[in-house]
Amino acid sequence: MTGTFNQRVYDVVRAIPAGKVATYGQIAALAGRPRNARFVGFALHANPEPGVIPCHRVVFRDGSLAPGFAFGGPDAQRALLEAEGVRFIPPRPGADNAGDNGWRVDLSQCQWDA
DNA sequence: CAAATGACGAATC
DNA sequence: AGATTCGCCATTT
Repeated sequence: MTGTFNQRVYDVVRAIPAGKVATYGQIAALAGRPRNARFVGFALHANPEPGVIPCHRVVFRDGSLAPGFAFGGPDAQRALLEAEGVRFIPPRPGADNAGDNGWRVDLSQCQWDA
């Protein structure tokens, strides 16, 4: 425990229950820095403890995931979240695909209720 | 040792 | 209402 904001981010992400997802901004707010969603992303990218920090449960405010996901691809993340019970919204004609294949997490139902 | 970079989100003009 | 700018920390080279 280095006692840094970054370390606190890992703790918050690790606390996300299976079947739920949290947004970068939400984690940043829980960590005490509501305007630091950037560093939350960097913190997870650093991912000093792979397998311990469920980065796949952290998604954008839009419900899409980060471009360049490190678990094996956005498809892998969708499978992981879907396996945990997270509901996904399929790409719909008219909606812009963001980051992903167009698949986004239904934050309305599965956003982590801290 | 110092500088640059890095998965975003909200506030403001 | 939309577009743009700012914010802020740690890690790495």
